Amino acid sequence: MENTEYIESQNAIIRNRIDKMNAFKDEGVEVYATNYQPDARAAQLKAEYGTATQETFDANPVHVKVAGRIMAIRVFGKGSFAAIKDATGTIQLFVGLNTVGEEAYTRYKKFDIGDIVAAEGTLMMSKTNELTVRTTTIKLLTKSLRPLPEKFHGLTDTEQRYRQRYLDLIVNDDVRDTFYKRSMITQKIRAYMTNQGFYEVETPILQAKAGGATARPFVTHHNALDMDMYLRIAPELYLKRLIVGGFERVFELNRSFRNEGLDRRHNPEFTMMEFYMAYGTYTILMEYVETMVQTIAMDVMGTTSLRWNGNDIEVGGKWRRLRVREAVASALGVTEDKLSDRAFLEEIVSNLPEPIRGDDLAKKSDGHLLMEIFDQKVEETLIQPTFVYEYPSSVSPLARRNDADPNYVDRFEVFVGGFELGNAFNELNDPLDQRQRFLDQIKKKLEGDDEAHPMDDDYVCALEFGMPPTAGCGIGIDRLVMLLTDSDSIRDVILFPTMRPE
RNA sequence: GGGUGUAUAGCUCAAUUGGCAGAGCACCGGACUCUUAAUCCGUUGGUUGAAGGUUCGAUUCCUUCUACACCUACCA
Repeated sequence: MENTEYIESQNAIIRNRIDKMNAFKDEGVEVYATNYQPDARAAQLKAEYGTATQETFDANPVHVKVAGRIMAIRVFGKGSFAAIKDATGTIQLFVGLNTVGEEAYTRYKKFDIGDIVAAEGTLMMSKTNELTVRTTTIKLLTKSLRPLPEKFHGLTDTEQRYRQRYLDLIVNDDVRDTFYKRSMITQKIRAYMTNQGFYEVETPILQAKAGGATARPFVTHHNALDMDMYLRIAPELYLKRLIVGGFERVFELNRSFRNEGLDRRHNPEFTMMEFYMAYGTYTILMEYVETMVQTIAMDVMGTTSLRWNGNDIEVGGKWRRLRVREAVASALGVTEDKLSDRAFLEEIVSNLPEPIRGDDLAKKSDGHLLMEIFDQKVEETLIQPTFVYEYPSSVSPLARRNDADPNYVDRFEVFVGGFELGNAFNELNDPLDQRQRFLDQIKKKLEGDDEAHPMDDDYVCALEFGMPPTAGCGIGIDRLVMLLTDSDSIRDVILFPTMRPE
């Protein structure tokens, strides 16, 4: 569609703004200006002068240059107030016929809400005691052609907020705040990890085999090589290759992709932080995770006492440690030795809200049944941060068995707010054991399990050279941000969540 | 995948039993130099998500489709 046709297809408000813009152009007014540097920001001015008095400004005039988007205009004939918003917040302008002159004032009255302007002037206190820039020059920097959402109700349509996130960010301060916090959180994670001697690395997203987790991958195609490739489902196997290579401590703040359903807790692409520590153990990693979350909470929120989804959550202090069997026995109100009774487990599982019955039930291992009860009875009750440990080995194929009791693995998962935040274990570094587990997966694949892990000969080869005893951990960054920003949907902490095209 | 709900002006929402599609804000014009959802006066703005059906007549009832939200399932 040609531009003229496009413009005609727009509604009256937009056409009117385009007409205004063209009139400005005809007068020689720049509508997309460049090279303007403000010397002040709204929040900084309010922090510094918010409680000053007019007398101090009279005695010592403060000249400022500000820039931002016009969010409101209130005209009183020959004088006018406008609110402009920059990255830090909102500051009020007073634009008067007497302060900017007749020509500029006439032009200013044609500015629209949404336009980006530069204003210079001196600070003053309004009669209602609001810090205000008494504007002496005001200049259009960028013309806005589309009206912003209505000022009182704002933009509430969830779909439009996600699709047009820029609009969401313009009008919803709390959304902007959430993503500022997300940025701080990832920054603090980097700082924390590098301070602990971890190297930040980047491993392939395009992989010939998608390994390191059990999930369906996205498939894509490389033209020159004429081969299908996968988007990674986890960086795990590459990070452990680096441990073999001698890195000893590595982490990757990684985007991973899983070709699965979308819901409040799952987006097809999501951010994890995986880290691996040679000579570490899962108990050492508990301390790391605990301290890291506490440090970030203090740095970003200024407190370890959080409010999330209607719950008060205290992430300070030493987190609760809970064995799986202990948690399940307590939830069922029985002693732990009952959990070794297969018939008892089957009875409980077949009466769960989402029961397993018949052949499926018979096929599951004791460990699977135990975890099924845990998932349905315990997980959502773990509101305060809790390390759950002593997992059955049958549900943990990548974890190293416990030396004292090979039925269990040296693994923990950490829960907060009723959802899983992270998963960690001592890594399996026995190459032949690993190879056998891959072989078992291939059998599952042949039986139709499209999530079964593929054989990775090169990874086995790496382990054959010898991987030092290592513990590894994955933290769900999106979920951590949800926790710290009191968001109950993953889409509220991902700037551009996956959407079907319009 | 299953269930429930929603879709009307730029935005937020109404519309009685099926009977002329409306309000507030925004926009446009006018008044106003201390407002902050400014106020006051006057206008403008619609393919009612798409297609089909019933009917003299459909925003309303029926069918199909599309998108989104919530719940649920799958899935770490």
